[in-house]
Amino acid sequence: MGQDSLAGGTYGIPLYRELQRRLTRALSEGTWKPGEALPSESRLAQQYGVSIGTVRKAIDELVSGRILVRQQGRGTFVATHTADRLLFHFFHVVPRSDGHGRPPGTEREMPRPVLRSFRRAAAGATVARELGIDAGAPILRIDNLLLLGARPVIVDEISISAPLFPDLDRQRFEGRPGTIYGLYQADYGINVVRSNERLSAVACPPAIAKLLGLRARQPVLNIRRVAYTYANRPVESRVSWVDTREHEYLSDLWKSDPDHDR
Amino acid sequence: MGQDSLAGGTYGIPLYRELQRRLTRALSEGTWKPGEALPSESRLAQQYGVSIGTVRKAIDELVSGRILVRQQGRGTFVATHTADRLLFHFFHVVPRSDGHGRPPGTEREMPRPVLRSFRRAAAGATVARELGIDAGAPILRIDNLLLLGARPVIVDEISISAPLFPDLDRQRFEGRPGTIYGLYQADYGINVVRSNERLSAVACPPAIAKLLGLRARQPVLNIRRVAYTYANRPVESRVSWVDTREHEYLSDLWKSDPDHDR
DNA sequence: TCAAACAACTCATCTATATGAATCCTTCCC
DNA sequence: GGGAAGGATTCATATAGATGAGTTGTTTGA
Repeated sequence: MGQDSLAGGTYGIPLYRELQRRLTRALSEGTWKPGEALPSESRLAQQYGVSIGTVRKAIDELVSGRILVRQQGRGTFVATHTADRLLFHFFHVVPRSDGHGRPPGTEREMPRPVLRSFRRAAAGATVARELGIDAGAPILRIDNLLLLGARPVIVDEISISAPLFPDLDRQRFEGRPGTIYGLYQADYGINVVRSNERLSAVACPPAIAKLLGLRARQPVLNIRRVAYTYANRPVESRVSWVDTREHEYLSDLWKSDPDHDR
Repeated sequence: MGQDSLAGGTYGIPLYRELQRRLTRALSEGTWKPGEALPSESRLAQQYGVSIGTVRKAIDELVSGRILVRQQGRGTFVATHTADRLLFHFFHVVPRSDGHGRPPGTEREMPRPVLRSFRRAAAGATVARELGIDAGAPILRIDNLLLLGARPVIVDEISISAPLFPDLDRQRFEGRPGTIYGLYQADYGINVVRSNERLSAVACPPAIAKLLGLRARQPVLNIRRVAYTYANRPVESRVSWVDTREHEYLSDLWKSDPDHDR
C-alpha cells in the first residue's frame, strides 16, 4: 500500500466515500488540472491501499456529477467546460416548442454574447450572501447581452468576487477563447461544477426592456443563479432577464443529458 | 440458473442493462406494485442467472432515478408517491429567499389544493402531442387552485387521457387520501417517475388573475409540465400559473434531494 | 515508406466471496 | 405479558480476479 493509504483510517464512514473526499480535495487544490487525466484506477488503488472496485465506486459519483469524465481505453479526466457542457448543463433557455411537433430540448443553440459593461463594484447584500463574502467587498460586475439567432434574448448580470480573479480585466474577459466558465477554469483553475437557479416572473425594468426590444413592464423571466465549484464553494452570482416570447426555460431533472444517461 | 436466465442472451449490450430493462418492464406490467418489495438481490441473481453484483448494478440506476428505494436490512421497494417525494422531486415552488439569510430550498411547504373544476373534454393539439394521443381524444380536465400558507399561489390545469383512468370522477378525485400522483399510483397502477417542465413569463390572463388575487396582465410564471411513467410514457400534461411575488421556482439540478445524495 | 500486426495500457463488465450493519421474527426466560 | 437474546434475512461495503473492449504506440514486414 502507498503513502496515502486509507487503511486503518476513519471509522464509521465508508472507504469509498473517504477516497471520494480526498479526490475532490485534490481536485480543488489543482493536483490535476481540467482536461488532464487522473492516475489510472489500478494506480489509485495501489496509492490509497484499496481495491480497484472501491476506486471505481468513489469515481462513479464524481462522474455522474460531471466532475470527472471516463473514457474507456484512455483514462479518467477532469471535466472541462466545453460548449456542449455549457449548453446541456448550465444553459437552459431553448426555443419554444409550442405545437411545432418538435421534441423539447432539440435545436439548442449556442448563445452569442455581447459585452455591455465590465467594471469593479462593491457587493450588495444579496450578492454578498450568495457568494459568501462580506457586503461591500470588491466584486467584478459584468453585463452581457446574449443573442440567440439574430435576436437579443437574455441580459446577464454577472457578479464574481474580485480577489478570486486577479488581473481579470475587460480585455482578457472579451478575449477568452471559449465560454465564461471555461475562462474561470483555464485561467484561474476554478472549475464550476454545479449551479442553482431560482426563477420568477417580473415586470421588465425599462433599462432591460430596451436591450431586449421589449416594452417596459412586459413580463420577463428573472433568474438568479449561483454557480458552485468543488465542495459547494460559491463562485458566481448571476441575474438573468429572459425574453420568453420565443424562448422558454427547460427544466428536465434527472434527464438533462442525452449522452450521459446512455 | 433460473427460468428467466439471461445467460447466452443478447449480444453487445451489457448484462446489467438487459436486466435493468427487464426489471423496468416488469415494473410497468405491475409485477410488483408500488410499496411492495422486489425479490431479494440474491434471489434475483439466482432467477436471472447472474451474479449479485450485476443485480446491484442494474438496480443502482433505478434507485438513483427514484424508481426503486433500497432499505438496508429490509429489501428493495417500488417507490411510492409520498408527500416528501412530491415536495422534493415534483414541486419546485418555494418561498422567496430574498436576503432573508435563509438557505434556498428550506421551509418547503405542502400545497393545499382546492378543486375548481373536474370535467371531461377533448384534447387540444398541444395536449394531444404531449400525451401522445390523437387531437380530439377524450381527456379529463382538472383545475386546481393551490394554497401555500393562507394565500392562493398556483393555478393548475391538469389534462390526462380519459381511457387511462377509467371511472375516475370528481368524487373519487377529491376523496383521494394523498397526492394526485399517489392516486394515479394507488388506484390505477400508474407510477409517475419523471417530469419535464418548460417555463416562461407571461401576462396573467384575467380568469387566472382573479383566482390568484392579481391584477390582470401582471407577470406570472407559466409552467408546462409533462409527467412520465416507466419507459418515458407520458401520463399527464399540466399547465401551472404561479404568482411569484412571494414565491419562486427552484431549479437545483443534480442536487435536488438532501436524503438521496447522502 | 506505409500499413498491418502486435503489445501494452486503459476503463468496462462480470463473477465470487467475505464481512458488516440494519431489520425482523422467534424463542426463551422472568 | 414483557423484554432480552439470538438467529435469519436483507442490503452495504470491500476485496480479488478474469475477461472484454477501446486506445495508443511500437514493431514488423512487404
